[in-house]
Amino acid sequence: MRKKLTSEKINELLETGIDAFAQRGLDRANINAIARDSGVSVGVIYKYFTDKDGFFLACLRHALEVLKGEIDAALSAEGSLMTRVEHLLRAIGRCAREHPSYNVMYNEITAGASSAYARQLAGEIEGISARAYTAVIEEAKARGEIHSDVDAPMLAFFFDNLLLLLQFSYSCDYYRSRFGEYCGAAAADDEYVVRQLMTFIQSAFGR
Amino acid sequence: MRKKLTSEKINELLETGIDAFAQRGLDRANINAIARDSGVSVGVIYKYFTDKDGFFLACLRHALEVLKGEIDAALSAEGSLMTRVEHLLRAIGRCAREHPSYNVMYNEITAGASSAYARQLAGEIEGISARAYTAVIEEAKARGEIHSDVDAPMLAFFFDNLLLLLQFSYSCDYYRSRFGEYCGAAAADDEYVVRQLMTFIQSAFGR
DNA sequence: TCAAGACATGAGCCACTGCTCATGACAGAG
DNA sequence: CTCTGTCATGAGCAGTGGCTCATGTCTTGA
Repeated sequence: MRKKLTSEKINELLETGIDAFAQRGLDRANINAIARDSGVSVGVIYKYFTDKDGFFLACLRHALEVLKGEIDAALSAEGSLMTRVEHLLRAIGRCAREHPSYNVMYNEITAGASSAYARQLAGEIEGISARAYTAVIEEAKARGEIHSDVDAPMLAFFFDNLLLLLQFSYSCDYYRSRFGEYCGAAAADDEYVVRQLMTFIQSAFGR
Repeated sequence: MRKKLTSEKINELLETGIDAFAQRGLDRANINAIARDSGVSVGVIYKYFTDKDGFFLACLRHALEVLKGEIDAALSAEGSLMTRVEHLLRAIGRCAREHPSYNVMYNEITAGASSAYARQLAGEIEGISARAYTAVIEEAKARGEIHSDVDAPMLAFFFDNLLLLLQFSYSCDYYRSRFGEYCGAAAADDEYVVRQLMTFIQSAFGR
């Protein structure tokens, strides 16, 4: 029988979709154009995905899972709190370089025009990081790496805020130019940024 | 002659627009509905604004100017670095309560689907804060309130990142529920959040 | 070799919405 | 009261893009 879309072809389709959604947003991205650009017909997209929203969701899920995987790997490394933080920061830089569109899509969810289900999906992933970060900080607190009168979840929240905006500042247009506005050429020096943020976080953690 | 739209009416129109754009995004917000909801005709919107994008821009400018005014007022207060920070944090809370949609619009610009000009506008406003924060920190550094081997612009950048995400965490749906996910009921206790963030920033500033 | 099933194709349908413009209401001048 | 210029009105036009389905192609089994 006529060949079904191979899973590589579907991955290519998702990748094209992610780029389109990242560049133009959910509404302005054109399904017909996505189909053309990935060399399949419009119709077949509607065979594999219920509708435009369903396709968007599949793209989002793909992006978030890759992102989450990288973060998890960095976080599960052995070592002190600050060693792990360093791994995280470098993982964030790597993701930004390798999959800039993934972060852009994530930022898009944040802003609103996407479906409630998209938010829930992002929320679930975010929830996992939230618990992981809180646990790591709680643990560091128990080991005396940070001072003991601190509210661990809130510390984790501030910490994640810094990381999240670093992610966006590497990948999303608006945040990128904002980063440049603040820091000039230094913004492009990954190594320097990592060191500066490390000392900032180290101080904030209280030791 | 027939009455022109009063400036109050135009303000009401902008306000309705801001709510619509905040709730549904630039693309999904419906000009006809906005006209209906503010009790004017579609046609008159196109008399006062060039097109949908021009109207969006006017709404955005309105929101950003109010926001910027509040920040400026807080920043120009007398006192030590941390006193000013406290004023800032409280101003952010107040804005979030009084004009939640303003912050949502700002976040929207960040995410992408809006025009290049919208970004530029937001960028200009952001640039002003950037210079102000950097100056305040530079000044505090000169006075010895923070340690002297620090990169002032980058410190200002991290600082603004924390403030920006606090703004969004007060006003934007996704960030609000993320805040709740991290901190539970504590997220709703404004006073507590301000204190926690104050000590976090104080430590990060290195003294 | 051929019938039948499985599948991709893409032209075109139609719902949606930004925007225009013909119309008429109103106010002031004479 | 009438004429004229100003302005809001909203029905409808037109462009866009999501989605469908009639059609054609390929493969398999007998």
